[in-house]
Amino acid sequence: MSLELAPVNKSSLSKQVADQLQEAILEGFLKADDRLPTEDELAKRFQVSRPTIREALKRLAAKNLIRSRRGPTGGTFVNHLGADELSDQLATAATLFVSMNDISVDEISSTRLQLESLCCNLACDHRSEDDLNKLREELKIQLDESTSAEEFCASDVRFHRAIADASNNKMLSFVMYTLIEALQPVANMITYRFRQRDIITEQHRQLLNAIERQDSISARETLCEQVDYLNQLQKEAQANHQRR
Amino acid sequence: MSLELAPVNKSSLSKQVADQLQEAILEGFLKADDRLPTEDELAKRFQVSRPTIREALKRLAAKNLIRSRRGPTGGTFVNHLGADELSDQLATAATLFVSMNDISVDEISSTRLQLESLCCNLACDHRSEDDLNKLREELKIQLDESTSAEEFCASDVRFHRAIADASNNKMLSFVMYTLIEALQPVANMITYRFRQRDIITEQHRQLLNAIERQDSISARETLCEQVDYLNQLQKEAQANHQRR
DNA sequence: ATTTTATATTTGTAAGACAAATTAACTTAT
DNA sequence: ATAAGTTAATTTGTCTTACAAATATAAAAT
Repeated sequence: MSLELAPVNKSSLSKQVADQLQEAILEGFLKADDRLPTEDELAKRFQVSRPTIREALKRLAAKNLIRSRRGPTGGTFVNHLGADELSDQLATAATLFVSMNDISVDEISSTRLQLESLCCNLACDHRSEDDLNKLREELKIQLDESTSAEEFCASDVRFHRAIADASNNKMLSFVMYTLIEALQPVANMITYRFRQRDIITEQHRQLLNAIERQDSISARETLCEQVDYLNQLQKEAQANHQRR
Repeated sequence: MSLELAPVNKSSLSKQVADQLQEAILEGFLKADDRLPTEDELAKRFQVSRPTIREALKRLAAKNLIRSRRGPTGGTFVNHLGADELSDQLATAATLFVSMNDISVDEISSTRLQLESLCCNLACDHRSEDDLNKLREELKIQLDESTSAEEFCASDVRFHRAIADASNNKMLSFVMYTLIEALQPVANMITYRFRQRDIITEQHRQLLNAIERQDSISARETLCEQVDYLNQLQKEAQANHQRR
């Protein structure tokens, strides 16, 4: 009869090391821009080989928690993560979630409408001149005929992000970024295939105008209009796809 | 004068490989539960060494995109990701975001209040008997005096998740999970230090009741009450901390 | 027929070497 | 003395080889 005293950790060494380091970062023992020990040093301390340490570090790098540079002043450093740095992870997570759980476009766009309405309400109250300038800048890009399709899509994303940021609620911005990214594939497809840029741009102009005037009711109306419009186009596109 | 024709990829090999594999998963070339080639095979195909392949795979493993098993029928497989599987990543992302951008508790809880109100509205309209049963089950756990503090906190999380799920909007649920996780550290601290379980539980009872009766107005009132209550406790806790 | 044993496959870990990048210190020429 | 170029040292990036551990399959023994 064995007492099974050993509480052996079942997961791989590289995962254990990664978890410990992540804990240290989350608990604040390792702060932003702190330099970790060299890989050799870590290998000694954790009593594992360097490849194992490297696998652990790559796990953290995949989460954007650390960055590495070569050379004497190089090494591995803790990242400082803002909404921007986290957005790509959120984007892939959201994209995967949407594609693997067959989320309907309706679900996404209705959720987005609700949340973006919230953002607009707050934006009308709290928008700074800075926020308005960002929106104006993007609108200018979108009005420009010479703007390429790719640039237009990118500007579209930045425009909606700027609305979220204008809410002056960082947590809400963070959440909103996820939704914007999740819907973007659809929006891009529409922009590429139908090129109805002028309609979208006009809606953006009205949105900016409403936020300038702090007219949250009109802002919401415009939002509804845009979401409806995108939904309609999306359904047409789907119908076209079926017909083939 | 060199023409610099070579568009050399600046990032590391392991990152390039990881990106390519991730692309394949996101684009649907690799579906859930598909088995990837063995590490040796991948090394041959990508013309890199096995450690490099492994570093790439660990990057994807950190994102929960793949899992690995040893043995003849083992290998590396594509994960199917639901809201649950993604929640821990969201949790760490949200936790980091909150801690590294000094997000105020007000921002989090006001955002949560708005979103959870939304969930409640939808839940009142669309809740199934299944949803109600989940809520009842958690309430029962919370009413039980013998439930430990840890179990109570876990049940609290599940209760609010169940509300999100009852909205019948998966995208909204997904977003809501993030917020619940982000606020949880605060909620836990309160529960541990003040142990006002009965008040929280009573609020949950009222919430469940309102959703049962499809009374969205009363549901919202109870939500406000709970968020206010948590905010107040949080401020008291902070004041106590200052005084020392 | 059932259990045991061997065996093959695949991921996990280790050790050592060299390459590449990058900075610091040093040397040399002006 | 100053400036530029050179060398050396440090650290991550990659490769090679080898072995360990887990696990399913097939063969062999009971």
